[in-house]
Amino acid sequence: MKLDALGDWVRTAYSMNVTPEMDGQEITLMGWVQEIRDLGGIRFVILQDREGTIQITIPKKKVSLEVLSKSDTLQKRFSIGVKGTVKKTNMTPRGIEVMPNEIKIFSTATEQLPIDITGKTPALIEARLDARALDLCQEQNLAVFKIQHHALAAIRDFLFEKGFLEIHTPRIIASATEGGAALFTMDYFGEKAFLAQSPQLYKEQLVMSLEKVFEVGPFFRAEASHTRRHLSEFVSVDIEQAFTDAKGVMELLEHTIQHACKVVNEKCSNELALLKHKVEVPTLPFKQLTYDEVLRDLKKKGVEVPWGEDIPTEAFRVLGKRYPHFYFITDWPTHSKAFYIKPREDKPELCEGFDLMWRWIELVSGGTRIADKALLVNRLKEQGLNPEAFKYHLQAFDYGMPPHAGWAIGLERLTMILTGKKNIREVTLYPRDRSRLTP
RNA sequence: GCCCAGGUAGUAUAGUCCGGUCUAGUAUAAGCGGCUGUCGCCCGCUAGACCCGGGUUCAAAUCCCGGCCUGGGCGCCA
Repeated sequence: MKLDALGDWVRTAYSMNVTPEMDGQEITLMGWVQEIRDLGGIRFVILQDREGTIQITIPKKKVSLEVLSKSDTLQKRFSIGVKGTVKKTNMTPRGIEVMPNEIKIFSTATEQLPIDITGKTPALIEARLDARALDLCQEQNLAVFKIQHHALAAIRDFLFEKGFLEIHTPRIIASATEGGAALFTMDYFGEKAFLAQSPQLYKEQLVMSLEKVFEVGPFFRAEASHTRRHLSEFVSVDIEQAFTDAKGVMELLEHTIQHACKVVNEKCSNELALLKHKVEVPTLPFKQLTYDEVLRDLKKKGVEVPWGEDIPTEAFRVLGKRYPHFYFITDWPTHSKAFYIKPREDKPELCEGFDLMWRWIELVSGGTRIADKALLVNRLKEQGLNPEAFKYHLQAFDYGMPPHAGWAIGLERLTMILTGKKNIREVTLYPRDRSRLTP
């Protein structure tokens, strides 16, 4: 098929911008054929663009031969441009249709698409991810990523407003940062290197100079997790702040989350309606439970967790039913948290680390960090880590490390909460997990 | 890494327990034809599938074994 060049055509409106008041105006639309309904003497082509859909109406005896023959060849997913006249009508749900004067076909598509994009026979997640570029054209998916965009924009705006500077730390690192999680290894000009699991150590070092920093970026965990809430590559929204403690950054966090919910509610009402999901703007302050209180709560529900143990998922599910919104868990046993989390001065077996939960899902973790070098070295040893491997990080503590604290939000998990999606892969453009490296 | 479930047209499913009119059903998508107000359009026709390998049996989509792949759960965590 001979394709048309874009030429001097410029889009004058997105589908959603067209209103009945524009009756009689000529507009230029760009997009894709979503659906064709041919009734014989009249043909309806649904044009889709990023913002929505609009009906192109083709009464076969009234349009030019050129428009008719172009529209004869159209198929689903063809990329097209339409110059046409807006017509006010009571025969479409939106009260408008477009009578085409000229149609350009920019590109074609295969006859049989790998997934159903009309939603009549929804494909399973595997087939959808295999054809992700096409899958993302579906309105539901557009809605998910618009919500993610607005949530992240709201968080950025909020942090800028609070005086945070946006930073970029290395993804390629020389040694394991936190011990715990497995890292991906890579070859770095013949040396062994790792993909960063978090910006933790770098953002801590930066509070010595930039004081209040945040970073949004991908991090990597080589854990062979196989759940609906884990990825090998995920986006973390990290902050670190000098001259404050857990209490300070918890307050910042709850305001950040509240702001994001509020903005999403305001800006994404159409998207939320499409997803049949409601976002409640949470009231402040968030509920705070100590680790000990959580254990007591669980015991009442018949779930025994020995003191000092991590809380298993099953127990979190029980807890999530009792607290079906956002809540903090504080005062964790020191040994259960990373080496850089500060132990409480009055009770060193507990620490100033916290998690922010949404129902049963861990959304954020954070805490007061250790600013004292000797204590940090001790904690490294207690966790079975070699201080020598951290010498470049530890040297920062010789030059005036201020008291500081921070947290990290899992952006995909936040998006799950804001969209009601139950699988983290749905809210990730191109998810990476134990068994998926493509597309 | 461990545990469970499952692989049937492009997609989603029925059939599998209890082997045999299964020549594998349905929906949707696709192709062709018809229809001037559809909006999950409608109607007719056409084409399209039992994950791979081995075994049991007169006979395997169905039972057994191995493999591969997928989904879910646990652990780990954002």
